Amino acid sequence: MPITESEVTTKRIKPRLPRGMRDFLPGEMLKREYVFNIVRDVFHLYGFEPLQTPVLELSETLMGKYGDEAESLMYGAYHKGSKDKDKLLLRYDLTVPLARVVAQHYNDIALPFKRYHIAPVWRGEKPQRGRYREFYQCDADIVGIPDMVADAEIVSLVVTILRRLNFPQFRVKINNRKLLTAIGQYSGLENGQLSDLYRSVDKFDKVGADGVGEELYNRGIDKDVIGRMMPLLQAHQPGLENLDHLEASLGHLEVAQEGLRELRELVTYIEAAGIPSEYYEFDFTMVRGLGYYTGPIFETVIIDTDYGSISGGGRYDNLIGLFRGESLPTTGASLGIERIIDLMDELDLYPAHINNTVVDVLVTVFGDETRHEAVKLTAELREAGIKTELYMQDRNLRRQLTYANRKGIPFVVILGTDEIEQGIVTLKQFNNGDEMKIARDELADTIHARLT
RNA sequence: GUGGUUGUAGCUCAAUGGCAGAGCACCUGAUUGUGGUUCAGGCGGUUGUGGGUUCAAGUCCCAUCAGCCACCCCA
Repeated sequence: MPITESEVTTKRIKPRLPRGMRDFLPGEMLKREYVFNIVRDVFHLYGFEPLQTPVLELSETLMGKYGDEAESLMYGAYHKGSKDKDKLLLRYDLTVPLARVVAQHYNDIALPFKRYHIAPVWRGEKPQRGRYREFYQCDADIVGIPDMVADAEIVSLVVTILRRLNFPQFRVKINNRKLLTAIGQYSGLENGQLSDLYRSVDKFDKVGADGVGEELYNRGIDKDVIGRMMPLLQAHQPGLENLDHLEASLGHLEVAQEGLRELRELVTYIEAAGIPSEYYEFDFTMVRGLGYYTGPIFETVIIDTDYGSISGGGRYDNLIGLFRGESLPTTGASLGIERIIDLMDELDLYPAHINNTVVDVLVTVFGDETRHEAVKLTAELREAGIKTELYMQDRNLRRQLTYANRKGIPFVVILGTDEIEQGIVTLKQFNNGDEMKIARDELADTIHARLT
């Protein structure tokens, strides 16, 4: 059905977006892709391979994995003719789909299964700065390896990515759910209160020790219990000494032994991988909100900002079992890619060549006499691998230069009747105003040389 | 989800209940073969949306939508 002129003038639709969702215009996309490309390169460098799954999952796949609160934030989906409107959900993260995939395609994947996944997820939360209803997650996980060498790969991976993105000062905080369990046991915490412990301790950075103590008390935990665990949670000796400090109190507990052994082992591999010790530390107040972690957990913060964490992860040995009927050890990390992208701007970490444009050269056109030659020259430059835009209106040189300048295109090739007669072109470079007349067959090489 | 706050030109923001404005950006010209600087001129608005009060509403009231901040939670 064609759209009529009268509809255009009478039925104008106000262009709007759903709450918490965004368009990314080209200038912004180029920055996002810069980040995604570095992240992807490092994933490949570490031997992780891409996985893609549908944005929709069956409700049964997602329900019961995240808790009631999360489920109320999920977006449902159905097609207009459907009778069953509750069957499909937009994915809430990339981890549960991974678990589903591993269980479903178990015979088609080789263990260890190392996959990365960069894709949008949806959560119906109230939007705020750095927090959206549609946002990208960026996960890398290793399925099938119980050994700490896998966890060390994950930590090393995160550090390498952040270093390549030029983040100056960050630190991966490392803890172990087993140690938190042990601290709870040692202090006399009842079993059912462990999740209260996680939730309160997570706010250590924000409300401090007193605030956490108060909150634990409000959650119905005994003052004596709180008194016993606070000094252990706050242990802050350098490096491995921190573990010795915990062992003195918790050494008699089996779960503590295991947690300590894991972290000591983890550190030996991180060291062997050559990760400088300034990039990681033990922090027993870092717990992560998610319930499914079973072993070492990680979280990365930028030092001296209150920007929150920019990556998180850990070992979750039982999640895949929900789809498989048998546990499969898994560890991984998720990059807070939206926060990273925001921070890149704030800390001015984008290299200068991330411009508003991908175009290297604009080829000018002056009416019918030069157009065919310009099209031909454009094709030659593209053939030589130079990102070339052909000017497509008949406007004077001034306009064409203004256009190139505004878009940040670094070079303009001027091809007028004079140049065509002489078999040359005029190459103009914007950053220094250089202008030179050169032979056509030298143009591509000259541009290549000046681009680097 | 709870509480607070804001919404005026593309952007940043002015306007005691009384003519809707400025800077930047954009367009045109000075300059139809030379951008960025400069100068002159110009375009641009249902004041988020819908109701209400009033002689009169950008301004006051109600609702609604959206943004921001804090909490909850999280990336």
